[in-house]
Amino acid sequence: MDNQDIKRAGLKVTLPRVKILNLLESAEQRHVSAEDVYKLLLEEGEDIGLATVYRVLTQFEGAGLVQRHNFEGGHAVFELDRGAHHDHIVCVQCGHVEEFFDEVIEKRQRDVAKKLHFQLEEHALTLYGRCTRKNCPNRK
Amino acid sequence: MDNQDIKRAGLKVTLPRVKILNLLESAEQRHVSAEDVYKLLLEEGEDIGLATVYRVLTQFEGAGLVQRHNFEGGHAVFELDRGAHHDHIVCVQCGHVEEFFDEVIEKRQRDVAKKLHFQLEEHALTLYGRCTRKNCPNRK
DNA sequence: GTTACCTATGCAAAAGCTTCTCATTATCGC
DNA sequence: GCGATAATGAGAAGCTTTTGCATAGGTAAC
Repeated sequence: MDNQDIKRAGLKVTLPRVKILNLLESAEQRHVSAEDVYKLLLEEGEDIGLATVYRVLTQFEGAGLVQRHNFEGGHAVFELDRGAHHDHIVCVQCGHVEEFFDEVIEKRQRDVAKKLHFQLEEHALTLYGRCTRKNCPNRK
Repeated sequence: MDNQDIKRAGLKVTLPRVKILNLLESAEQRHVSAEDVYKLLLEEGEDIGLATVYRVLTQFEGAGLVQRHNFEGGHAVFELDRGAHHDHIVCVQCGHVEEFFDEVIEKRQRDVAKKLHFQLEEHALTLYGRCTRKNCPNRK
């Protein structure tokens, strides 16, 4: 995923867009909010406005470069679209996100849509629970 | 579902709460936003503030009387909790919502959570597609 | 039925996230 | 390089939702 992808999307290859794309590729957390992106850029010394971050992320979404997810909590998170569809499980304590893919669930979803006479376009499946990672605040 | 449910939740039986509960029981659409509730109350001649609607819906949610869903579109919708768990499929054209339940999907979700070492608490599954109802704007 | 207490309400203001406006700046084909 | 056009940054504005506070209302005990 590089500058050619930006160009292919019909967008000019500008510094903000390159920086944001790089950041999404190398970020420690694959799922970041617009605010996260903005702050990370600031830490790198890049002076990119929050409005631009939102604009670019939305454009990237339209171009299929990133995906937007509306987890609980009022703000959207973005992740690079690496081509492999997956759903999410989020820890309600520490916010940690894991990805998963289950073909059985996928198939049943298609069946349900068919039975109810809907042309399925997309779906949002997010599980919420408590993770057992060492650094989860829930851990005893 | 009646005033006793309000009392059982530790809430006083006030006119706004009774009206809102009644409205949720009899509303044509089972899935309504806070704004919807507010407007419907206005149509009935009830002068109940929007802030109260939000407060009451949040309290009802806490009491297990209603469920809140964050569909795409930036605002939450509420529905009376009738006890039977289900997920949703939403028409991206007309906003029509259908409910469904699939035990296979439910089970696979539990399996996924287990495999990833999460204690599953809840899940949000929403399918988006185009419905084929007579009055859907998509219909030719 | 009154009284007294404490909660609930309404309004307006504020908050949080996201989008828009517009003057300025940067990109890219020629 | 130049010029046309698109992109940016800063702040204002928009939306949904929450909060603060004075007033009104429900409840439980007389």
